Amino acid sequence: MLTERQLLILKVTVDDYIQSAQPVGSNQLAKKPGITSSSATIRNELAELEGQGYLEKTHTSSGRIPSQKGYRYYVDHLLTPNPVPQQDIVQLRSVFEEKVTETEEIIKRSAGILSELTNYTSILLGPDIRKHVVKKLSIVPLSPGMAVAIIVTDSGHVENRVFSIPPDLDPSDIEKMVNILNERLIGVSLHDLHIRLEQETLALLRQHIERYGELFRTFKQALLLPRSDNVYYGGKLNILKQPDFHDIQKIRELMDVMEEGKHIPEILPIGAQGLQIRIGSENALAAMEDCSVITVSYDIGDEQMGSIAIVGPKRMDYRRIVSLLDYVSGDLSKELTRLFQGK
Amino acid sequence: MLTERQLLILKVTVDDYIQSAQPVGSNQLAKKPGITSSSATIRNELAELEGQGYLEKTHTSSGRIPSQKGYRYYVDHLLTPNPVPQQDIVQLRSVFEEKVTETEEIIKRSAGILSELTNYTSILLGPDIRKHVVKKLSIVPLSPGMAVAIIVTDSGHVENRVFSIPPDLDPSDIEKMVNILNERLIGVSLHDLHIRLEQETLALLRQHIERYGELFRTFKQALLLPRSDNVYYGGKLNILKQPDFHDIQKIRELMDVMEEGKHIPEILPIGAQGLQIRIGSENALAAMEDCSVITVSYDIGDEQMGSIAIVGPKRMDYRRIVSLLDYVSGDLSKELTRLFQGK
DNA sequence: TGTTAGCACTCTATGAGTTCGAGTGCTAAG
DNA sequence: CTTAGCACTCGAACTCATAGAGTGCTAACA
Repeated sequence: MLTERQLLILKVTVDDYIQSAQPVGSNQLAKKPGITSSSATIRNELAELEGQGYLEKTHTSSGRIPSQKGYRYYVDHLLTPNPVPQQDIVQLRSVFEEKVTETEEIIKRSAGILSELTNYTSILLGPDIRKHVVKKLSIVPLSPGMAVAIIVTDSGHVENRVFSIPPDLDPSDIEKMVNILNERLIGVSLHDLHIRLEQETLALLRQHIERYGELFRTFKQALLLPRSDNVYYGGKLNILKQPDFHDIQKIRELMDVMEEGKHIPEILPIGAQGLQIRIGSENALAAMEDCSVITVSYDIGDEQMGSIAIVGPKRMDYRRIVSLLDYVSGDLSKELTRLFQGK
Repeated sequence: MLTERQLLILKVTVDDYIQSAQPVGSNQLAKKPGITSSSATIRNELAELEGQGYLEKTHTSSGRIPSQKGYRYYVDHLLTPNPVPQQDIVQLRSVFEEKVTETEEIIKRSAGILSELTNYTSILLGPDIRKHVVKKLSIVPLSPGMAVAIIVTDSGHVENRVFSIPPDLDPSDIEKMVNILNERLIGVSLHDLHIRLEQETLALLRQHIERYGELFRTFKQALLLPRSDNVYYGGKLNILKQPDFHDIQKIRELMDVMEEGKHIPEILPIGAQGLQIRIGSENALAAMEDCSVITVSYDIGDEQMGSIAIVGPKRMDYRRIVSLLDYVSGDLSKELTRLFQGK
């Protein structure tokens, strides 16, 4: 469909546009190393590439910019991965140097470094905490009417909620309840927690605790309240650095989408394996039609843990980002597996 | 120093400019209700006000805008507080309607509502967690080499850190350690925690636990790691809504300052009582020289808890914000005191 | 003496007209 | 098939003129 020369020209055009953000003309292309034809020949080829929908013009007599289809072809067929520079690796690995052993912290920092390195926005999606398994439950009374419930999971994640208790409750009742809960619920995933709570422990509680009703009701309620999930952003403000985003209205929409964690399922292809690239309108959200999102998944052992994404303009440096994400994904999988291999 | 009429004109000018964001001319002013003089007279007065430094011109033949001094005089002498509209009150109070009993959650939500109501950015500073007092300490082993330390404070705040432990540690040693820690450290403020840890418990631990050294070292280290303090932002993106901020560079600086919690001491007059207004360059940070910050403190019982701030353009609706913050401060103090009166 | 009408003046914002340059498409020659 | 040449197009930058809002000043008026 496309000749060798057309492929070359397409590649160089996209590369140049990614670098310069300016429409690329035939004269510029003719000067590039690796291109031997004259500008006139290139013009013919450009016209052909435009005819086939790989390139576009911004106005009748402008240079060409890649179309959505052009970018797509570029990332699918023309992308030659280049190795991640040593200094990037050093920075990325600094996350593991320190004595930080909390998954959340590691992920959060990785997000920061990635955005710093790329000047784009990064989104790191942590493991689904609902899969985590209860390691220990406890209830700490605070004042006569209040207590805090704490759940520790096997991954070291700690969930806590304040809830109200009957003011004149016998402290030993709480102790009993905690014992029952721990006996029954250790090893249960957070996802199943409320079902098991209802099914198994309710009867036991009724049996042993006088005023189980009031206590249980608010406790259950506290555990059900959804909590912020584990999404971490790095460099949200990098959007403002991109010359591609100058319309303040667009920026607002875009940041709005990111601000509230709601739209994660639409931004990231959750569950997808390996590396995914979504260009422009391939994104589900209208606010992101001028963006590209590159995503990789990472995992601990055999289990998929989460995703890493970089959000940038369509004109993003695909080559660099792809290599970088590839590296980070592997590294994170390896290191986290090592940390939690006992799991 | 200023005549009655000049005061009136200054007030109306500032009001109009706050509302319209456009320089105010003598003809516009003459049409305002409450103003009886002709535009020519007003021109004289405007010239006088400009001479005294309360007003400025953007160019030789433009209308007037308030100067920093003008705003200052306005908020100090011309501001007539108006009651908070019922519907705002309803929205603000919705925070307490739900069964949310966590201070943090209440504060966080208040920040959200405030920014929604005002279209400005809100910053809510929670109580200094270092003043909180340890209610309970526990250590939960996760895997052979790791454990998580949990500290519950009297306010229901839960701090947790993962730390490494000797892989072959006797579980009973951990239990002993937790017992000693709880015996010695309950009632100690987080601020004093590490001192007391060193002074009182170290000797005891040495006495009772064989391998206290390794265990203690990483445990202490984990507790020392600083954690995000309790600052909550509402509507960071509202900055992008303000027509006063059109320079993308300025916006970036401003958001940068807010993104990292570092600059809180410079943004908010911490420790100040009552309502504070900082206009333009009265702010410590260069990035905020075009902003005004209105702050109030709130407290629980007699103890000062934190601050609430609204950040907007210099041309912000001082009247409305002052009333609003005044209300929120009182309301929050009242409700939080009620919640924690047992404290 | 304070107020006001009138008027010349200033400055910005807007839009039309020009020029410049980069780039194209087409044609004809190699 | 490739390339040189050329007419043409269009945006960006610049100039120029105009309209309009606003000022400051002066002189008349109450």
